[in-house]
Amino acid sequence: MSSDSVPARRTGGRSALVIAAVRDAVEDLIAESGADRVTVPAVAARAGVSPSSIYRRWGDVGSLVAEVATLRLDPDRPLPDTGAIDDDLREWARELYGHLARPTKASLLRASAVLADDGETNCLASRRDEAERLVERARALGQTTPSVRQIMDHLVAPIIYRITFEPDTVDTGFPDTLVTELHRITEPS
Amino acid sequence: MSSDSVPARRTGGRSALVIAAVRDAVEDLIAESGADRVTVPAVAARAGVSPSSIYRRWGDVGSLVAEVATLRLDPDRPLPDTGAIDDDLREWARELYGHLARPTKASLLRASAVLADDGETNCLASRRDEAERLVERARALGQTTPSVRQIMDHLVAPIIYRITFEPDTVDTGFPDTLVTELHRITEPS
DNA sequence: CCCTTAAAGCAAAACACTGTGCGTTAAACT
DNA sequence: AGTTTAACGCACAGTGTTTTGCTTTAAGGG
Repeated sequence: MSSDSVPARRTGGRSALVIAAVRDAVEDLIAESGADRVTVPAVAARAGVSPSSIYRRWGDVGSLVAEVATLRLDPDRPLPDTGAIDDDLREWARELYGHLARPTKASLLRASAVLADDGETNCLASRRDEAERLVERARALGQTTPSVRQIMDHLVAPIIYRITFEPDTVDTGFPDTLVTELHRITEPS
Repeated sequence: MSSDSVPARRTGGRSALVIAAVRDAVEDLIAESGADRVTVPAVAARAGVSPSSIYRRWGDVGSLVAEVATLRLDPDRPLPDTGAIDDDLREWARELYGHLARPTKASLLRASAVLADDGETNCLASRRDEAERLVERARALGQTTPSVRQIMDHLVAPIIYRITFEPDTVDTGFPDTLVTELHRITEPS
């Protein structure tokens, strides 16, 4: 027995299966019936898991949904690196839109809006980080770039806004248009 | 007794008082503890009303919150009319931001994001209508204007995005900056 | 002023969610 | 292999939410 109290987590096997099943169930249920109808018993049933396991691990639905949102809304691809900021942004915007426009992700996004009420959510913080990296890299190469704020306001915001509040508007060319318009803001001819 | 069945609503007196009290209670509770903690019993208690009255009139929390959101997020001022589209937009954007940035309205906005999952919400539809009216009026006067889409993407979207997902960013000059940038998109010098 | 009846209140039952004690399973480490 | 114990499942208790039948109140109309 060790005198110090380091809990020693359990990361594999059954526990891992339970965690994965629960997270998938949350995603499914949110996509199916909206975030407001996701309850612990429902998730447990769908995941084939005991409700008490969920309560003990996550505490309540809020934390669970928050965790799934931050995990699943995160980018899963490396940053584009074409050498030109405009092309990088175009590809980046396409990826962002394509990623979040899927109904399941859109529902998660809306769910995390409510969670933004109680302090921190930041399911989109990593997107801002990415924008910062893109800008810094291009500036180091001497390119003229929009500011991070401008990228957030005129590229990210419209994309998120449409997905969140006007899901019907499906338009593949949309991100490209935004990048073009952002370009006009940055350097008028 | 009449052969026809026209229900004959009751609009005044006690019913009106109950409705008003319930709506106020919803707004208060959402502002206080977030949309996910608004329950029918809580609203009933705060409003000094019987829970069953709420269930019978509104059915469930969702419908109730949706109703309050559409009512309270609507603009309550006449459209600006300065004669120049840029000034109109500037004033309009300031009003929009000032109106929705208040914590109570912001919480309502986030709540209605979740409700957008199940079909229609459109608590912002009237804002789009307003933008349309502004544009049409200015065009009738021969002015060059941004399109309604551009107004939604580069003016409304950033404002809503910030309020919804990044509430900490308080910046009074923000709407003005956006209008200036929108102007650069529309007509480059 | 009185009648009709929509809508509110009350009370209790039905249902759903949350939390805890306890025995069991199996992950991590030797 | 064997030991330890984190994490799971089960069952049940406590609490909160939703529904319903019935009674009471008062809005709207003659």
